[in-house]
Amino acid sequence: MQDTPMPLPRSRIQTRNREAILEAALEVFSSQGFRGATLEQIAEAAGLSKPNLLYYFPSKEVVHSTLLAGLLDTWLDPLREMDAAGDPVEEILGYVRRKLDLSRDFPRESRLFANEILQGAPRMRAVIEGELKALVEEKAAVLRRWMEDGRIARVEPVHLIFSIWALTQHYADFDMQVRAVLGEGHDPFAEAGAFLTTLYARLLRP
Amino acid sequence: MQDTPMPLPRSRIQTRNREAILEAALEVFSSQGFRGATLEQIAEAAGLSKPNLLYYFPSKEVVHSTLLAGLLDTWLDPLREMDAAGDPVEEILGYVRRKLDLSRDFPRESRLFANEILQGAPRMRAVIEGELKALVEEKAAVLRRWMEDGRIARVEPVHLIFSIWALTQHYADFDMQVRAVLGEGHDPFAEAGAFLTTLYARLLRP
DNA sequence: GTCTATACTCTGATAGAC
DNA sequence: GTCTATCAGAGTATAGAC
Repeated sequence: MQDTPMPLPRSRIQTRNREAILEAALEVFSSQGFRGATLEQIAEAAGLSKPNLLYYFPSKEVVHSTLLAGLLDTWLDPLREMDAAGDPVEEILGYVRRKLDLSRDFPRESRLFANEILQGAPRMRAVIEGELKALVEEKAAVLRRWMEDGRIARVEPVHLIFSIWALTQHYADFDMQVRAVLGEGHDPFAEAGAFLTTLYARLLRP
Repeated sequence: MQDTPMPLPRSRIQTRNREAILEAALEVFSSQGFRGATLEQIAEAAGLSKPNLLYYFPSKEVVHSTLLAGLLDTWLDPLREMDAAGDPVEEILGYVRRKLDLSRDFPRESRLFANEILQGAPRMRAVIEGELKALVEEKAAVLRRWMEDGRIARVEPVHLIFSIWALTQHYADFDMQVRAVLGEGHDPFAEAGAFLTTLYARLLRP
């Protein structure tokens, strides 16, 4: 149960404009970073004037925080779904698949997150040391039990989770490089799906 | 053989100051991104005044380019060393090890590079589509031959290289997150070394 | 709710004394 | 070579008319 504050009642036009601003801000922040982005760019992309943008959000900082606030849950949900009662290899491969789908469908969110961590997570430190760490420890315990029961091969569980993050997010965050190296006529995410399935199947085979 | 231009003759003090500036700039650009960094911060960290910094470099842009220019070779050297005549698994594990050592010893360079790619590589597009792509294709051919000869397991060679980049650079670029999740009393790079050795040994076993 | 005009700050870069 | 002073432009944010 989250204790998010009750959203204030808003008119149709307010809802629409706030959403346009957040959509535009995601585009700009994820590709330019916080300081690289300007209110001008965001307002332009949202189809508003700069002062009008600031009518909906009190500051640039608040626009950015609003985006980040929604991010972590989306990012962790695929891991939450990994079920201790399921088949180990299937559960892990399912997690890899869901995480890769996130990279494919929400690359801007992935880059927004990457920008934040790269810079030392000035605005997310607390949630990373709290919520994220707690979830990883919970799921690492599940993985460890599967290993002790001989249902998957033994590897360091936390680094196994890191590896899934690294490999799936790479295809969103370094998309430009991936496409440049592959050249035309490739579907990076389809190929990544096949590669990662093979990789984790071989790694985890007891 | 590189055709780098002959460096201009410089006094001792010029050499020292230029190096101090580049060192300071690496620190600041890698943690704040290009637009996030200010000449003020860089000058301060280098122990110079802002105009004095601009006596050594004509602009912020040139300081940044100078850093990037030296980067790609360092980054690609470990892959260049992978020898078609060596033992396949040993060669690949050696590459993983060298790349992980780079992440450990030059995390700021890794983050500078990550910042650049994240933002669509506005200043490195050419070298990525040229030099980097060419080297990857050359080494992918080596990997493919090893697979055809049955000396390592069959996987998509380019994605195998991507996986090594993703997994090793993750420990530099997401260092903050890695340490936050692991908590005290861990040596992330030592643990990563063990994990990655296991991972690639199992993946590649014919 | 939205716009024009503008205040104010920060920052990259230059001028010119020493 | 280095410093103080300063400019010009960009960028965040506010005032106030409509």
